[in-house]
Amino acid sequence: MSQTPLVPVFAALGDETRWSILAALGGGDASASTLAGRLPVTRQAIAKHLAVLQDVGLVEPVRVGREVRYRVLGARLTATARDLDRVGAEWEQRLAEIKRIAEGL
Amino acid sequence: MSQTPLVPVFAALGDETRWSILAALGGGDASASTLAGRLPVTRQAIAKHLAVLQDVGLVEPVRVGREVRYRVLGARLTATARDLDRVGAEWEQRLAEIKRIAEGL
DNA sequence: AATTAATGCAACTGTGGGGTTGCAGTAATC
DNA sequence: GATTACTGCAACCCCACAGTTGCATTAATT
Repeated sequence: MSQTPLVPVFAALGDETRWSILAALGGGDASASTLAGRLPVTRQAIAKHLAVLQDVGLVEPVRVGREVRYRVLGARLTATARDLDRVGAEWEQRLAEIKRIAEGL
Repeated sequence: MSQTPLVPVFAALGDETRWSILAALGGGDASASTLAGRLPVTRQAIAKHLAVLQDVGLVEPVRVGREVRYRVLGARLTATARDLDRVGAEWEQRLAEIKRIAEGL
């Protein structure tokens, strides 16, 4: 599942401002304008970041009246974590085998 | 352990070329020059990528004769996966509580 | 309908980073 | 010691992207 390639997800998570946005969304859903009041960046900059986060499925827009609030999708984070763990486990196993061979077992 | 902040790790993992380097290292440790023979990029470009990967602890240099081979550290991958999973779990829990409250339970 | 307050779009700037070429340094091999 | 083959460093190009300002749009509120 999650046919979305993970490299873009990592790219999205590789920016401090984006994390501060995610952190700010931790206190409940919020709009770009609201977030602009809490962070030291422009509303438009935040809007761009939210677009990036939405593109990789880390965040979801919710229309409330005339504003668009965003909600963090923890599921994508845990899913990405699972994928990453799989990759890491493969390499650890591979290294273990190499070590075994090197020790002549 | 591993007090290394994870944002730079994600930034490092947010590049396709870097993943292809990691993939190429899957067949055993290799030097920048060797990798340059397998990938469509210059040796110097690969060297920079390896520096980035090394800075965040995803890769480790090993001197062999006159060359410097690199080895993937799967441990850092799994560690990062664990951190990411923790964050994701927090958000999922928070969302669950909000949903409960919204449903008036 | 007029006002108010939100979003959306566009153009522009600046910097960081991926990529290159070229050459100097350094360590094995003969 | 000369040669060979690898690494290291520096300068440079180019583009994507974070960030800005400014204005048009759209949707509630009164």
